[in-house]
Amino acid sequence: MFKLSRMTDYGVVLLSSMAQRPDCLSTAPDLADRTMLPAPTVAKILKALAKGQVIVATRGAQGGYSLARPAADITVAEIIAALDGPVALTACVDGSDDNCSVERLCPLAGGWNRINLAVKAALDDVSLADLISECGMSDPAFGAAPGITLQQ
Amino acid sequence: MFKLSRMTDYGVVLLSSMAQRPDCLSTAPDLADRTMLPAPTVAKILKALAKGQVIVATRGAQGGYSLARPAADITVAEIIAALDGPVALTACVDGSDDNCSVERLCPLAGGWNRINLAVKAALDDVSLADLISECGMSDPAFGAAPGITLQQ
DNA sequence: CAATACAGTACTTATTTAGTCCTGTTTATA
DNA sequence: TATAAACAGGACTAAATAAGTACTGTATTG
Ligand code: SF4
Ligand code: SF4
Repeated sequence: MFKLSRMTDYGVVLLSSMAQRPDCLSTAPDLADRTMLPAPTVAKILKALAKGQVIVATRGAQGGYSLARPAADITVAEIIAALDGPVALTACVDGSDDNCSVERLCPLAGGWNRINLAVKAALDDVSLADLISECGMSDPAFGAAPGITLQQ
Repeated sequence: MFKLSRMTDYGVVLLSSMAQRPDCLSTAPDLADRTMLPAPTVAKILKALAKGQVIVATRGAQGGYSLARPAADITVAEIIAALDGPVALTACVDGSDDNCSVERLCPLAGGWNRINLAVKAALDDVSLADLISECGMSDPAFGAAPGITLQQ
């Protein structure tokens, strides 16, 4: 159905929550509480985001995660790449991990490149900050206290 | 991994094959032969494309399918919509079939709309004819005889 | 009326994704 | 320096989705 994986969706929710506290670290259990998402899943997503250098981790007691850059410099394409792998609509476009088994025979091989690039460009054009500002989340009411995000 | 479903990919391959014979009908078994794809799957895809009005069916003996419009007037977005449902990156964008369970609580609800529209626009901008011409398939060597498409 | 070909739907299997768990490493602080 | 907090990494299980198959029904040609 051509949709984002739930991981990516959750990832953005988590990042948005982190963006509300730009100056302090957020721990995985903390974020799970704030967003009402299951803790193990949150931990998994954060690890992937850290690996993709979207966020940076501070280890040890009093550690946690923080955004690697200001929200305006984090693109949606990066987030998707960190959580879902590279954008590759078909197996035969440049940058895809896997190979289509009939690529050598298929007359269309390579034809998807242009579309893939267009989609990637669209995703590259939107930052985390854009996403947040477009839905009223930058409203000062949000983020005032832990738990306000996804709870009522 | 943010990719097209195999159905959609196959669908485009089938449509390309049909586009090579604009003036005659192609039957499902015939297309299966030409593309080397499994016959039942081909039949399923063609039914979906017909339902989505990308191709038109002629029933009865000597029947078959043909493109509903010239290849230049069929967009990739239409093909995806016919085979995979509407483009809806998340459950909360306009036009999505399903509803996110936390939509009423999620601060990001609706924030994806802009991205979704951008992706849709990118897909709307490319026609079947573009796709074909970009990979050398319009080369007269292709389509000369049945079976040349995906066979060697 | 017999053969061909699409329409629709239900079902099974395969693949992918999501979710869980466990073990190891790093670091602040008492 | 011992302890607890917190991340890293990977293995495993369960759930959801997609793919593939099969069958019954309807329309059309000759
Ligand atoms: S080579 Fe052909 S069948 Fe394979 S992914 Fe590309 S377009 Fe699809
Ligand atoms: S409402 Fe929030 S969690 Fe649900 S699909 Fe939209 S962005 Fe994702």
